[in-house]
Amino acid sequence: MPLRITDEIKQTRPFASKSAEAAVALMRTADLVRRAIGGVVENAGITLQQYNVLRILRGSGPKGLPTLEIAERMIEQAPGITRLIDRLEAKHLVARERCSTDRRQVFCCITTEGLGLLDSLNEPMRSVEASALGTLCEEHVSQLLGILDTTREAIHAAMTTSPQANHQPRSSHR
Amino acid sequence: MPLRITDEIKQTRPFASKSAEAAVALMRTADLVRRAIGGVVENAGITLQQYNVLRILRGSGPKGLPTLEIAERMIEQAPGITRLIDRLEAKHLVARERCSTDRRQVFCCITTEGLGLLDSLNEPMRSVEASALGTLCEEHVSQLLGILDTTREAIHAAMTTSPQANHQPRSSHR
DNA sequence: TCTCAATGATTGACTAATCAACTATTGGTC
DNA sequence: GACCAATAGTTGATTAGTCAATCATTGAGA
Repeated sequence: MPLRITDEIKQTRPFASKSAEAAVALMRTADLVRRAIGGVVENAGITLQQYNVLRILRGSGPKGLPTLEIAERMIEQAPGITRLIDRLEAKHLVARERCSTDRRQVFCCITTEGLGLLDSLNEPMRSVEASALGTLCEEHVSQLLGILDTTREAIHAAMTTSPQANHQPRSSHR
Repeated sequence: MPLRITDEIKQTRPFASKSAEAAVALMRTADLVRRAIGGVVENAGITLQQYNVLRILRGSGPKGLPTLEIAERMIEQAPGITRLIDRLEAKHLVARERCSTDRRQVFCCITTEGLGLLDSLNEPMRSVEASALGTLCEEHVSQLLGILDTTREAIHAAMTTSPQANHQPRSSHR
């Protein structure tokens, strides 16, 4: 018997709207998935974001990708991409090289050591993903993917029409 | 035409499994929702987590709640609950009082100022939630909630059976 | 060719998250 | 009543996230 989100966070008053309830459920579920997966990769001494970078670089050619191109492909926005990659470089999991044709760009690529680390995580990752989302039937997974696609679409649309609510003048609180 | 997650992160190889794809889509979508909502509350000078605490305290009685009870109800796990509430107290949005019957506990409750701040956020929150998730039809929202419930259930189950993969001895990398 | 805005990336300063270690208090149990 | 594990919360040390400011390089125009 699945717990509804209202019970789970012991909420006393009902949600103002279904949208609000969905937003909360979405963030709470994602946090759980994030932590489950994060627990796996941290056993290898890297964070989830670092793992994400390594995966991106494995999927790109041997030349690698320029720094900001990696940032764009991240699952979670990462303004601190430079230092994130600094840490990966310090662990010898990625290598950086300034591009010769456009010296502004820095190409990053995954090292053999980095590829080995990813390999060692293949099986535990498969396992945790299966236990978290593998219980859903094929049809539910498809529904979920479709709904999430639509949601991201809506957010993108909202962000481009109203030039985002972020970064307005701060109130007195800080 | 909604973008599939594979296109969005410009992934070159297909996902290993539907579960993996769903996990990525879930985290990416949640990050977007999180940032959209976060942008709204930050205009009031508080973070999303701080907003969450205020909402929890508004929903509890005038006596408030003990510190760790708040932590349990958070949407996202928050080990730094003490300092999170420190900041809210510094802004005079919550008040703390040590419990007289069990002096280990510290009850936190929202101040009038805190309630006022929440009120001022009601309308912008409603608006951002509506633009992000309000485009989904009633039926899709119900499906989403159901699927997310099942997913959280599965993660809880997995965490209690295998005593979580977290906190194992670190590898050589750091 | 000289300027100058645009692009790509990095750094600084600050804030927040994380985990382990610690203190204070309580409720048993001998 | 003394001991002792369990509970509630805090603190220290470290790491990571955030935003603005900065630097180097490029490409387009005057």
